[in-house]
Amino acid sequence: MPEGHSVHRIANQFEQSFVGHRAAVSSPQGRFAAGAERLDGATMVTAKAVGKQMFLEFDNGLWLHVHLGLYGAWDFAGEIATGHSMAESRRRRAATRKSENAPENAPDDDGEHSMASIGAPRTSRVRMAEQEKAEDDIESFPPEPVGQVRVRLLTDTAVGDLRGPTKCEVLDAAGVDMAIAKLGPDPLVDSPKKGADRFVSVAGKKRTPIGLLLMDQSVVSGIGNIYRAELLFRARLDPHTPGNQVPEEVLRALYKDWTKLLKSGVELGQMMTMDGLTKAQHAKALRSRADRHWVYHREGLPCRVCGTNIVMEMAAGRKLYWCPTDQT
DNA sequence: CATCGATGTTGAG
DNA sequence: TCAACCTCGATGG
Repeated sequence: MPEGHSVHRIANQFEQSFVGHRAAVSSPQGRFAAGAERLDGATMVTAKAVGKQMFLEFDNGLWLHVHLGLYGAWDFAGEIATGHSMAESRRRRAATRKSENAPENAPDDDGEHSMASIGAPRTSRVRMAEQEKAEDDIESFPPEPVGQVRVRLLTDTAVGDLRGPTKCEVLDAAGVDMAIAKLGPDPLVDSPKKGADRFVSVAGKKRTPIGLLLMDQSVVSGIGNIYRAELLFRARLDPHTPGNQVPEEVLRALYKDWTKLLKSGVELGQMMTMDGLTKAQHAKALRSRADRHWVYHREGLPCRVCGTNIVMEMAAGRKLYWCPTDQT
């Protein structure tokens, strides 16, 4: 279920709570027993998200590649990061990348920072999927695996249980490169200029409707059905417009807006796709899903801007919501 | 308590 | 184009 922002948050969780720790890797469910054996006992050295895919590197040269698909989730327990400390981690990750890639707008390093911001008791528990949900504390560490756990990553201080993924495999470095090469730019991985250039050059040449291009992970990474509908509305763009008929400056603006929404989603832990709200409206939107979006899931309801009923149509098997008056 | 549908992708036909 | 994957909250009886 998760769109790009949640996968980045999960990678941040691994970076904060698992990287640098030796991990006992197992497959309580059994379906990943062979893969788990190859990683068991290794130390995690990198946690990286590209679009909706996550890559965890271990010090034996192998990587765990996970895609949560429609209903996958990670359950974390122990000394783990919860809530707002995540934004700090993201900034640190961006600063680290700066030294490698020199993206133009990487924030300054905030310097010394560590588990201090976690501040969570050893027994806290959180489920991270499309949303995050704190759950009842565990009584003892580690907790027994509950239900169908494909992979368990257990360190001295934290445990992560993966359930329901669409993809869970062990790759070597070349395999990771191949997987990433298939993906379009991710604003939190690629520099603003390179990312936008790649998106514009690919999307701007295709006859495919822009509403489908935004969902194509080889064109741009991390956008799902909610962000797709909302980005198109925010640009007042008809979803059926062929990519090669969207003006270049509009494509650039779309990518820039995706960058903004993704960063906001990583910081808030929620998809907030509306702007210009009062403080009270914003707080309300964060609490209730129904007040959070311009068009998504609003079929038959009046457009928040013009009052026309929002329409829904099926596009490549997914529900596409849009305003036929504003998006022309 | 049974059924439905979902913020996703793959692969069969 | 559509079922399958295999989870779980929301919905309805």
